[in-house]
Amino acid sequence: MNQPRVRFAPSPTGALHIGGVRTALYNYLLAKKLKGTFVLRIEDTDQTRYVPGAEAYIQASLEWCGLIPDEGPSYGGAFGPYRQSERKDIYAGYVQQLLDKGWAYYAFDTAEELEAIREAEHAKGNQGFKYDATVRLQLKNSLTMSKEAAEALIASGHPWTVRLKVPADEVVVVEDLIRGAVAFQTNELDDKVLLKSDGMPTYHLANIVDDHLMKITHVIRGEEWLSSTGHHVLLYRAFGWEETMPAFAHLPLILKPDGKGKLSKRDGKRLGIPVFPLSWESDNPEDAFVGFKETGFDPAAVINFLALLGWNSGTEQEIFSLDELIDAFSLEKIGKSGARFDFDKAKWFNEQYIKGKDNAVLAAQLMPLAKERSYRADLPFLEQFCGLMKERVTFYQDFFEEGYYFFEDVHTYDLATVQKKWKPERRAAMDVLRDSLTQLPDFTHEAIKKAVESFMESAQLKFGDVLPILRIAVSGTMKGPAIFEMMELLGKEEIVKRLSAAFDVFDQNV
RNA sequence: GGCCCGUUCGUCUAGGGGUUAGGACGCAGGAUUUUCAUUCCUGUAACACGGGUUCGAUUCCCGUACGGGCUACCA
Repeated sequence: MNQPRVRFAPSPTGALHIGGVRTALYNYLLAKKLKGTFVLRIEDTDQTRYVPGAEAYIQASLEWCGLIPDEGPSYGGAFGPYRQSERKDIYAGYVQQLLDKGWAYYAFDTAEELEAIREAEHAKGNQGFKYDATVRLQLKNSLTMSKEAAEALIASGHPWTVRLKVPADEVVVVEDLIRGAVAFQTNELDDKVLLKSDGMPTYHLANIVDDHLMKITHVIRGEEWLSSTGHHVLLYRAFGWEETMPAFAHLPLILKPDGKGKLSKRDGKRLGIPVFPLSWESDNPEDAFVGFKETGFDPAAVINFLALLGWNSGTEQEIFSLDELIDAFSLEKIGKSGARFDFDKAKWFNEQYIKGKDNAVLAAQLMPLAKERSYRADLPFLEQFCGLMKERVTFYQDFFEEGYYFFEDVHTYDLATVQKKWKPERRAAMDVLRDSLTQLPDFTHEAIKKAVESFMESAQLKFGDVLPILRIAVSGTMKGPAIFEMMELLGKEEIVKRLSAAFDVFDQNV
């Protein structure tokens, strides 16, 4: 009867931060674990902070990660609309309920007036002015004036808000699934604005109403919400919905890789690491940044990394597919303290995922990148190329950045090694080797190896004399896959061409 | 300032009244690979501090310190 329903409710005020992705992930995992529903709800009640494109970005990010909502603005569902800005009328009715029950009141103090009071109080040494039970009877609201006066003020067009009337001298206890019981003294809680003067609800009101209407059973959100959960419980009580109130779980935050505080967009720029799933374009270069995707991450690796940042299965398993995560997931295993963002670990996960992939799968994935660079877009070729490269790359881009010589001429030779290994007096012998390769009927790595070995014997040379030369002639560098296999993949014609060209270069540089 | 949350290797963490405090990343060394990388092995390194409770605390309690969050007509 109690169908689990879980929601991810971001605000479209910019790109979805990696911490937001993790919140979405945990929501998704719990929903799937409980065979429930994963809802995406867009909390766009602040018109001043709305950023065009942010909602699309959020959706694209979730989809890239494989966290597909079951319900949401563009996924349909029986509990819509899923954008709060489209639910304005719904909230109005609930605000009226609260007003009628005496749980809320009209407040006529403007934001400017309150700001002035705050400043004055601050000057007097009171750093924490709150609009609460101790001061509400001294302020301009429907509690301090007659019903007629209040109505007249509203009719006159004076701006007004609706505030929650927090009861005095009570204790509200939140049972957090991660932290246990957390108690709040109502005397510490302020009379939160529920309905703003522009007619939009605040987060607090919209959130409670929507979670109730959408039959949400579990609220999993960042720790920054823990302090307002006392208000939220009060709101459930005010509406008479305490029986069906969702369970709460407040997630620890993701912290900066260095220094203090939570991870921010700035850290990505400062440290040259991605902190968002996808790139974000902006006219202002200060606001633009590259994402995990564009850095060359596999989404499964990002998900795996994020899942283990603050959660663990209790086993020693580190690599988890999304399905395995669903299977192993439980809220109780989520840690309580903030987790530092560790980019080295993220890279390690990506390496594991790339290495673990089938060459054919990898080749298909790399195809678009190859085309982008106008590289040879030949699936069987790419497949073998992946087999040779996948154990030495971190990002998808590395395949082409480090293995460019599989697609174009060598542009840089490791001359330091050339100077050590290239003996001009052996040029004639090396030409003989090159020509002997031309004669090979099957240009396989076994045949090449055999040919090189017999050459070394007749020329009285050792591997150390010949292999580095071949390697640099073919790829320009001492790093890379097995030399004979590289030669086989590149083909006889190309190899002979490269050897001739390289030997000339070597002669000139010794 | 007030309220709330937290604190095990550099980092992510397991554990839990008596353990050689385990794993992973990173780092260092070695083996294999006549390159690089992979793989494998080894090493490095932690219970914030002070009081209790207890035969015994890293584990339970209380303080302190430190870190984090909130303290808006932002979410």
